[in-house]
Amino acid sequence: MEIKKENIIFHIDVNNAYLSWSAVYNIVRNGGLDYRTVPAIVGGDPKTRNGIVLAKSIPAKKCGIQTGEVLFKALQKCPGLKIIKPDYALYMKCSNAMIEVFKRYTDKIQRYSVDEAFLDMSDGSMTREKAEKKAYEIQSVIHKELGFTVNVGISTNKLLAKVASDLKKPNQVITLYPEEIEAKLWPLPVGELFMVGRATLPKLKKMGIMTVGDLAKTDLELIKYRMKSHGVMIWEFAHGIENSIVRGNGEDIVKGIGNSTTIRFDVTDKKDAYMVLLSLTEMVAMRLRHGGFLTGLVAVSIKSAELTSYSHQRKLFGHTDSTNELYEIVKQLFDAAWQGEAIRHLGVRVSNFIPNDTYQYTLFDGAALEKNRKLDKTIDDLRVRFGKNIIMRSSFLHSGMKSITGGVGEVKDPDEEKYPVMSSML
DNA sequence: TCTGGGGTCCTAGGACCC
DNA sequence: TCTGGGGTCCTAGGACCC
Repeated sequence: MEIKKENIIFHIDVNNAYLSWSAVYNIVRNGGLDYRTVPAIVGGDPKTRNGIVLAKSIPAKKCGIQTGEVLFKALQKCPGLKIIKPDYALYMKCSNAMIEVFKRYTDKIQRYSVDEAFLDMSDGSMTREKAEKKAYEIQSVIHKELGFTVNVGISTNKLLAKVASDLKKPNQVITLYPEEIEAKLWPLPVGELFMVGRATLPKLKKMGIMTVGDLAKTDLELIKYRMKSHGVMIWEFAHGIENSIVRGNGEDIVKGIGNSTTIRFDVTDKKDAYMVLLSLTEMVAMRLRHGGFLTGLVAVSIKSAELTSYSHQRKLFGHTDSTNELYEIVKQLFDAAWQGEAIRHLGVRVSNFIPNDTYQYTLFDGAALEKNRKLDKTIDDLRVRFGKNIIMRSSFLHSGMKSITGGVGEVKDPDEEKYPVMSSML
């Protein structure tokens, strides 16, 4: 008789990622303070209007500081607060180092975000007992080698593993197997369920649904009627039903690429808006080429000084990865969309990709196309070798604006320090 | 509570075709 | 010419995640 093996899935997430990583770096690199032990936050720069709390230490939390709060308010609550600038390059390195550790245990790893990953630990002979031992081992290896703590949630699917890892913090290994759902999942406030957010919560409350258990016991047809497919999904989640696979390397396809920025000042002049859009387009186009894609859809988004947002998008007749072509379209979209009010924030986003090996350029033809391609390639190569600021368009000279804007570009920043590989620390 | 930046997916409504 | 209905594509915006 055949015995059906159950899947064993881990969800691993870094405790207080940004703050922990900055703290470990400060200890190892500067022999400095452990920010985790004092009231400290990771936050932006109020002067450039990016001043919000991204992460907080436990002592900072005790002062009543909340993630997402403006810095100025956080300082009022805790005058001695240590404010640390976010260092995304460092965070990416720490994240990569963690993934390298995971690879010693399985090759089925899905990176869910910079500080979270799913591991499929099923290997035909994996048992719950063995899995738990592995979880503790991974946790201790990461702490010894990289200096920070993680939570490990264990279950038979990704949803339950993710919920499990969130049940208690920090530095925990927690199981949430199907037979534990009633005891561990159902008592939770329904707002803590994955995919129940700001808009869904009030709808559920109106129906008298307060806990995950309440949702689970509600008639599916009623939920479906009121909340469509999203309702069905969260109802299934409340029962622990979820069966997506852990998508490994290469199986996680990029659907879109975008960059956006809050501008240091309110933009009222079209020329200034164009310059910001160009610097965003430079980054988006570079990432697009880096990924080997051509885009078929371009979107521009605008957030006014009064915080109302809107966007304008257009499907292209063909596909492109050319900075110049994209910029022309971006300008047109902006012109069509902009209502003339003061602008706080601008974004450029591309999607509907095809691989660039198919070579279906149709917007420009012949010589112009080849010229554009060569230019883009030359600039990309220079930026990869010498950093993203090695070359800029003349229009940015003395403009006080960045010639290329946005993150997630895999290109060096020349101002960036060289970070040591994090190993054998603490 | 109105503050960042990077994503994915879903839905409503209009345009257009048969 | 008007009315009906079904289907698909496209855009705008909402909702959710980290």
